[in-house]
Amino acid sequence: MQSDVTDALTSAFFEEWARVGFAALSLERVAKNAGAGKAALYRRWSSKVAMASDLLSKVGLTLFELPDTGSLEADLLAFLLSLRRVLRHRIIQRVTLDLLAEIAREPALERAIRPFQEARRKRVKTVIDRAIARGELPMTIDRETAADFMVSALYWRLVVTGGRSDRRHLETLARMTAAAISAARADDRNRRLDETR
Amino acid sequence: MQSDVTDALTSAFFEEWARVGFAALSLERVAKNAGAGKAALYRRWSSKVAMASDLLSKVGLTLFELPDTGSLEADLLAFLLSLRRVLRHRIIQRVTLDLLAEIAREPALERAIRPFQEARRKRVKTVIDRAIARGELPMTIDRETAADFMVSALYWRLVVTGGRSDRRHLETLARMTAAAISAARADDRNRRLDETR
DNA sequence: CTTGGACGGAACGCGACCGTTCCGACGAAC
DNA sequence: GTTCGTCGGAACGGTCGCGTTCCGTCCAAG
Repeated sequence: MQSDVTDALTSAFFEEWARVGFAALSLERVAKNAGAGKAALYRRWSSKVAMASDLLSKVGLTLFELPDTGSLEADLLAFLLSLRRVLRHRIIQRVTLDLLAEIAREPALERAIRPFQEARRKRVKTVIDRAIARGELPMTIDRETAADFMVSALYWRLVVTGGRSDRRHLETLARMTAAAISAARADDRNRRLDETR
Repeated sequence: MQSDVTDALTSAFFEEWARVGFAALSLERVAKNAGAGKAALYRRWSSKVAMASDLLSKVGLTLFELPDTGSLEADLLAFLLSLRRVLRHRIIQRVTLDLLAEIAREPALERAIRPFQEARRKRVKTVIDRAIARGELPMTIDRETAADFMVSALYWRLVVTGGRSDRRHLETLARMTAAAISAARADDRNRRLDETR
């Protein structure tokens, strides 16, 4: 099968996805916009979900390794720069929003993006573990919630509110996130039994 | 027109929305599930977007006023408790995710939820302004980014990752958020000209 | 030069919703 | 007791995408 046809179908798929959303995405239009026939598409993928799963798991979102900069705040800034590079792309923003909504209804999609989630989580934990090793953070830290803070503010700004993020904003974010994480001690003394839901 | 029919249509609409998503939402099914005829629905609303806009702007999401507790961290905890009450509901979670994705394509929906956004923003700023008045925070603070921190971590945990949040988590969040906001000084000294996009 | 496979394109029958229209039933107002 | 508006339900023609099939073309391998 011709790889240029596959490529055309692939990019047409994501364009359509960003434009009309996953539910309204028509494979007929994808083929048309790719300048291909429906037969060429169905020869490669059996359905919309199958196509999405396959393509998502192949998008090699090349994650750069984050070098150890020597301090938590500088590590955070490097991470945020890397995250911003991804979250700024228009198509990624839209597909991400759509994907989050669709995952609740289509478990296959969740399986497809699990590798990314794990890769991201690993990078995040690396930054935290380094800071612990340096002695910047106590070992008793709530790593899960600290990890939330590393991603959530920038995600909120760029994807949810559609706002912007310049260099100065990222520096502020890094400073604030470092302060937050430093306060993330898992406070065993005050632990209580309380409603979990 | 009979208000019980309107009510049945309303709740059927949100049930369907949460179940299949906005794009795949069929008014025919909504009427059927409400035990009503299509005519009864179209007598009230002219289209799916019109119905969604009208219903969204009527959902009175009664926001409680947040009493001044005397400290930033305690104010934050009260706010987070209030936010959690909303973000925990299954239907609200799904509709929110769907809505965010759909807003990019349907400006009418954004108009419908603007009142909520403004109400939330106002409550958020109130907490920050109180802390400034108390002298807990400097006036030069980056209020916009501080506001992001007040919402984003809990939103990320509950809605994006589908995780949980017990009392202890909220207390940790309040402590971390207070620390982050305290570090949100708008750092004029180091201001630079840099790429904004 | 022949063969075989993938190609773009057109058409198929099918089912889902659209928005509208008509119907007979019901119930409250007068 | 009659009138009038809304009710649930059924049907309408129209559009769209589905997944499949068949066509004639093109090109590379043998």
